Amino acid sequence: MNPISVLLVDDHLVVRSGLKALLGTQPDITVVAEAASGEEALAVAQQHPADVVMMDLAMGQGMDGIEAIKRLRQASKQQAVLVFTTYDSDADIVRAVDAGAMGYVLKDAAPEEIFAAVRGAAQGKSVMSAPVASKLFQQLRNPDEVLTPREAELLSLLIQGLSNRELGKRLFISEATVKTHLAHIYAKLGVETRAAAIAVAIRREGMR
Amino acid sequence: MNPISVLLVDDHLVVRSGLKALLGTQPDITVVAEAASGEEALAVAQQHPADVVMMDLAMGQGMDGIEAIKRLRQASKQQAVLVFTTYDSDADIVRAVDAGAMGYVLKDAAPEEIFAAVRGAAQGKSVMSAPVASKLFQQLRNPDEVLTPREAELLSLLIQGLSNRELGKRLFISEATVKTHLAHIYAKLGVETRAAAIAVAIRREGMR
DNA sequence: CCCGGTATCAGCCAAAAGGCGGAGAGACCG
DNA sequence: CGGTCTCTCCGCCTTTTGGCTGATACCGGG
Repeated sequence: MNPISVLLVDDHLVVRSGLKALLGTQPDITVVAEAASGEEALAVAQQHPADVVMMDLAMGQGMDGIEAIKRLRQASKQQAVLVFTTYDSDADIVRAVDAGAMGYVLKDAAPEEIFAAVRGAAQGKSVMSAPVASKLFQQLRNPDEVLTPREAELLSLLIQGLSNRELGKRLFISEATVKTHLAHIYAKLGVETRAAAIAVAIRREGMR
Repeated sequence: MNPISVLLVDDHLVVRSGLKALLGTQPDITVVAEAASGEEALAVAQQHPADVVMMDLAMGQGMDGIEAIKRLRQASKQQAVLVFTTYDSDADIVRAVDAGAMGYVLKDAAPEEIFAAVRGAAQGKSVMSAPVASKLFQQLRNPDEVLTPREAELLSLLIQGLSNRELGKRLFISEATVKTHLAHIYAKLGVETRAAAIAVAIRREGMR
């Protein structure tokens, strides 16, 4: 069988060369190309179609990882996209998965786990680091804690530091409605105050 | 002259091997040891004293980078500590510098910049990535916007989502005093509400 | 066709937060 | 020594937030 070809996408040169060195130790895996940004990834993917694209979600500037995944999937060379990132934020996981990612591996994973993920992705299997899987699982098990679209929208403004009045104006709803949504959000996040909600949201959703 | 010996401290294996590969291209630089945590770094530094310690600030669990720097400096084998991290958060820079770091380099820096930083640190020179230096510079220019130690302490609890009452209990001060500190913090951060303060603080200070 | 989920709004009341002005004690510095 | 900074605390008043209860309307599935 031909070795699995991999395209690395990460804005840090150190991470790319580290990953290349690591994957290089496996005879059945070959890094065929690299890209430092979402835009570059799309271009490079044209020239060097790979079996697996390993992508960091947090790219310094320009297109973010999620957007890049969507575009890659649209261009659909049926290559599998494997998210390789530092954080296991709830929101990122969900967004990545529904952007079409085949797997989600954290940067602090053991080498064997990384290899397994690449091989799995190449075979069309879905692979997740344990902490990632458990987060996803928890969301499925506990739909009561999943925000509705409207609530999520409000939350994303809330964590900018807006007041109830400002939130109302932005969303074209009354302050009363804002309060209702907030009460629901607090309940779902397990907090009592907006301050705590912001703290939790930013940390847990990676909303920055 | 003997090559410069380097000790790498980072909880991500990928980053360590990438950095090792990168530094390996320079004849005058040799990586002599690695560590995956602050605790390990201290132990390893005993066995393999290096000229320069390259340290990530954000270590998964256990001792954080700042703490590790302090301890290393106390043990003082006069080795230079170079911070090598992803974020250029205001607070981290200040804390690292006064914990005794010789330099501060961002992970997305160009290879030449990284090499220069290592060489500079080995010679006892202070080295900073441009964005880092400019942040520090701005703080010196604008002392009105720098939080006092007490304010910073309060802020670090604030962004956990605590109420004024809770803040008071934690810091053994009255609620009145808490409000006074908060008012000063708001002024310095340029916000009017605690929600906005939390939002700004978490984003700008990287306080997570 | 009724029910559950979502989104919208209201009013009332208590608690929390914020603005304002003032003030004393200790530390540090020129 | 005098000025500045920092940390501490008070009271008073206004605004904001949060808790509670209840209500209307739309939509989609069983």
